[in-house]
Amino acid sequence: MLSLSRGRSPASLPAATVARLPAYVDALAECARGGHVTVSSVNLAASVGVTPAKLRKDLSFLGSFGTRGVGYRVDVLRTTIADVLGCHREWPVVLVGCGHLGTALAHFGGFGERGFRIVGLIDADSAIIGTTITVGGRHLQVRGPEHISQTVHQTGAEMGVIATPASAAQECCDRLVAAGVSGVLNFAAIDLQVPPHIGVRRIDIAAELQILAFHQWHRGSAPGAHAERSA
Amino acid sequence: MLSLSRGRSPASLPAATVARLPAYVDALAECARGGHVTVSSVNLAASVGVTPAKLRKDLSFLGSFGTRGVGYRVDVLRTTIADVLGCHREWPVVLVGCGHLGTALAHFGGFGERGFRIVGLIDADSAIIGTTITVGGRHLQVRGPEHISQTVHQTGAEMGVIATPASAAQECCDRLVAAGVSGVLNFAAIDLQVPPHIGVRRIDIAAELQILAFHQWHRGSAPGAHAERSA
DNA sequence: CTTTGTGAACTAGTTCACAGCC
DNA sequence: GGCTGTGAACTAGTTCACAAAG
Repeated sequence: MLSLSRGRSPASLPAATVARLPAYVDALAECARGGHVTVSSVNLAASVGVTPAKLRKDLSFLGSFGTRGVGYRVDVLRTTIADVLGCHREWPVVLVGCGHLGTALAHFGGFGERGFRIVGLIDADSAIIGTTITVGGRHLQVRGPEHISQTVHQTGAEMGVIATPASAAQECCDRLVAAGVSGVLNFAAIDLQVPPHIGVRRIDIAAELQILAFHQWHRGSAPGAHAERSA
Repeated sequence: MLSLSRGRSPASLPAATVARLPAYVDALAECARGGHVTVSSVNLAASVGVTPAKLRKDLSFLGSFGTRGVGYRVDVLRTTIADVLGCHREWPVVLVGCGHLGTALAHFGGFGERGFRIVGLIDADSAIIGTTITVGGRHLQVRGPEHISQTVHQTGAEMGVIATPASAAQECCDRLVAAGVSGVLNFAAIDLQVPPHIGVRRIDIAAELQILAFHQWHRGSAPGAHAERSA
């Protein structure tokens, strides 16, 4: 693979850097749409909301892709980062929990754009089981939690998204993991226990609002305690 | 306020600590539901997914609330942290974007439990404007973006949630800020530009999946590059 | 004994500032 | 001139380990 030949081992990237790579890919896609062939660290950083130095440091972990005095080639950089993130392959995903949030996620276009394909729908509510949701042009039928294992095996899914109530989340997670899933995105308000080598990330929507509320509540005396933003 | 009399100025809390406080409140609520009167840092930390030392350090920024040899009183600790976060008051919130995600957020119970009350619904789609969504027992009518200012003023909202497509997010954000909102939770895939002293937090759902995919993609050679989890 | 609270040591992340290259 | 790439300095965050308290 030519585009990676100059790159360093991607496994050794700092976690903070990895967390910013998706935003870089997005911004580069936007650049490409705007017809730009090259982009400087200052411009790219501005559209991501990050300092130029941080951006350059992040990219330096992947290798040397820029041209001094010019900037980065948009297409090269985008392909390189997308490669590192695994965007070139398809990621089948099982979605557990088809209430309001789960349904919203099923219809969410952002997954498909980045290689994630929802291939299975699970819910415990008998009123929902058996119904069909159209996701990305495919008609998927919602199945009960007892079919998690079967669904994972049939679809080859390696990742699961949990959008159930907190009370059901751990059990569903256990089933996903037992079936071989090794990455879980958790929207439930509970800390999931998983074996080592299983990746978990949690999105706690209400907590984010509370953090925002805290800063507002104490603003006036707060020094620099605001949310991260570019300098 | 007696419960804060022993506390340090909350404005000087480290950002990382603030980000964990909501999880502590949740875990303490769960403790209370379980009938526990006291809880040790080890137990509480385990249910949050954090190390005991980190938990104790976090709490030490708020003051001294534990009893050596015993632990923390669940009710005292919960009240104290909730106070610091501003949970004792109601936070009216305007929700901009009533597509799948916005609707899911409108129905999301987690907001109400923590003092956030959705008091206004905005969308640009003429097919949605005028329709009614029932949120927390109240019937709210969806209004067009040109009514953002009016809605904010009528409801006294200080916070906004943006769940629009990326293309509309900045404009809606500008309207919210112009109307006096000073905290924005952004689900759109774009970095919002705001004046200083306005708080913004972004939730990028697809990015979270990509981060998870990265670790999976490179697992085997990755050393300790997994998502944060307790020790 | 058990468990908190916290300085000190350590680790991760960010910013600076400039050499090197175009 | 402009811009990248990167060591060095700095800042924030975490963990350690133990004295103090019940």
